[in-house]
Amino acid sequence: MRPRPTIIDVAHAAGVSKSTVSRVLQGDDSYVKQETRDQVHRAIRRLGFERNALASSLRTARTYMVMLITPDISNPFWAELARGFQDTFEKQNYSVVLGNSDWDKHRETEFLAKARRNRFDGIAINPAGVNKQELRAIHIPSVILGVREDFSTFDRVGSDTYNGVLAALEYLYALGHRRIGFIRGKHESGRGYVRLRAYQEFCKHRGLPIDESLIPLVPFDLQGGRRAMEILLDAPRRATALFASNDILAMGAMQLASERGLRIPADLSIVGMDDIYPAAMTTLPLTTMAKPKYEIGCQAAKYLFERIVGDAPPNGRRCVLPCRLVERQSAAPPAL
Amino acid sequence: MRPRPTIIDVAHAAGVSKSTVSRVLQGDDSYVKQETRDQVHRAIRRLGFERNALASSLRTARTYMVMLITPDISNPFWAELARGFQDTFEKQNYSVVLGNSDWDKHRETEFLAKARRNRFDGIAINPAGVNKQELRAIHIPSVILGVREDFSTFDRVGSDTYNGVLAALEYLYALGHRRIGFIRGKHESGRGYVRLRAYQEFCKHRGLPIDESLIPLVPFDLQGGRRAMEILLDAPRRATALFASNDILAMGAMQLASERGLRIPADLSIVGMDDIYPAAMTTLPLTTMAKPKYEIGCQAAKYLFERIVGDAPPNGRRCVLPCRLVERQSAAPPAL
DNA sequence: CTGAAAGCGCTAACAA
DNA sequence: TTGTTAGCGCTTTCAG
Repeated sequence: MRPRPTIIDVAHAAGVSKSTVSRVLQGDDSYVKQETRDQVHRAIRRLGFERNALASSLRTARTYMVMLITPDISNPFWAELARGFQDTFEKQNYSVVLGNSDWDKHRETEFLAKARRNRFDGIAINPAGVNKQELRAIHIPSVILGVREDFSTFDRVGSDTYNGVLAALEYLYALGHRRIGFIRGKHESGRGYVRLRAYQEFCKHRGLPIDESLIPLVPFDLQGGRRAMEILLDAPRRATALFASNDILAMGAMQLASERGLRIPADLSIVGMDDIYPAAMTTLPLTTMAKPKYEIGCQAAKYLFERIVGDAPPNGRRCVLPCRLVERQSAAPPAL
Repeated sequence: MRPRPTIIDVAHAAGVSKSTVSRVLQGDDSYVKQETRDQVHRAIRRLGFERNALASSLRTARTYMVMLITPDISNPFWAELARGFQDTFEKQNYSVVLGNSDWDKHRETEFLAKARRNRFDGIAINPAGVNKQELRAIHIPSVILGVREDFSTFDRVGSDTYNGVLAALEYLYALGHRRIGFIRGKHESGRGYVRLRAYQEFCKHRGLPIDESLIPLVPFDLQGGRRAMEILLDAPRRATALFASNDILAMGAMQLASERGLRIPADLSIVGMDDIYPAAMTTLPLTTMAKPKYEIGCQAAKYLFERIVGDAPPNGRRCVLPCRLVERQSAAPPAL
């Protein structure tokens, strides 16, 4: 394999200077005579020249690379968001490097350092441990995945969880349910408890009592969902419907409920949240409040891109995308 | 934000030449007096110097970046494989750029071109459209995801699908099933039909007749699974058990079966393949022949890394990881 | 053990 | 419209 041709080889072959080659490489408006341009293009083709992005980046300080830091790409929620992000940046000819933080600040920090060393043009991150100052200190245009109030000076894009939960609850209410359980996810701690607040607001608004035995707090996983369902089943007065803070919890609950012989939705309605990939594949497809994962990825990419090219306002922007109810089959009116 | 300090700034601050700084930057054995080394380190810390990976790469022709091209990261199968791949390369301080080919040759080719332009050190790919020659022509160390005989000169890592299918079928047989359906996925076309071959071999070996009405051919998606189940239900003599070419097909089949009132596994046993993320979350957890997705990613990364550092044999290696039966609850002995 | 000097391949003033 | 000339920040001989 002979050494790859450089811009100089092309210049020679085309009988021009390397600046001229560089100019046509940059395409568009660069003032180069049509004839010269064609000559250069021919030479490029003939030699099979490919511009060395490294050299170019070193000179221009633009790498056309961005880093996307999420907790875990093997989690379908993040995978879908990542897909939206990538698809959008791909159109601008950017490459995206993925980092899985595993909710670990140390790992996250490593990725940020890497982004700096490699002079990435931008960063999209769902902050696990770093704070606003630390991210600021990276000095790379960034966008926050999720509406985190503690990152208010950054562009942020997330979904309207609060109203999503409210709407899910109202949906159940409209179906006729008056005793509605709520599975809380433990991981939510620290930041907000938006879902719980929405639940409380809903109960208050509808004049429903808040029964502690109906709002189990469990880890955000399948086991958590199962455990929550056990608790709910033991409640002195059982709920007729149930909202789970995410689909995984909902699926766990569904599993246990049907093992215990409950029929869904006849005996118990269940509504999840997120609409992750598996939600449509349960034996009884799950009704859920979908989060616009892919769209969040797209919007985050747009914000970040604008910031990179300097086409964004100085202040952090905030984009809250609406959730959307996906009616499948796990929710129905209560039995009489 | 002042300009970032360069190796020269460090050199000045430490009172040495930039060559020396470069030497200590490269760590290890480089012959630099301990005292000088410390001096440099102090200067580095003091100035907050971070080596510019671009400049370094331009000079050394090593980027510490690899590209991973899979059909779709939002598909849990690939997401898990990607995770294994990333985790492994991360330990070597590499970054991985993801490309989603969407089974499209054009997109795939674009990613390969990008890998060349950016002088990536390696490529891992599940080839959608490119062939051996085309990939060869990229001249970047590569590893093939999947045991593709048409890429025999490359390192390849995949799973033992043939024996996996056989084992799944034998499992059903051992449970007592003698009439076993088989859902074929249409996408498999072109390359091999390994699964079908395994089915045929199994039937032959066990002296079971091959009943065309029991081996529907459908698209590789949820709808396909449902459709297949419809066909199976219409069969003159129904199967008591069913192997689906992948979990999605199995889940679709399960959905339709239970809508039709069949009880699983009492009336029908179902075994899937892959063990993707959602398989454990169906209302009745799916028994499935797991493919070592994460491990494939890890092994592919290892092969690729060895190839990159020149620590691999000249000929393409081939690693076929075994599948593993995950017994959950969708399969049981047939009703009498 | 350390420094000087020559690039890696490209871009961007500045001239022409 | 094109060429000349300096670098971008780092690594790597080659001397010393």
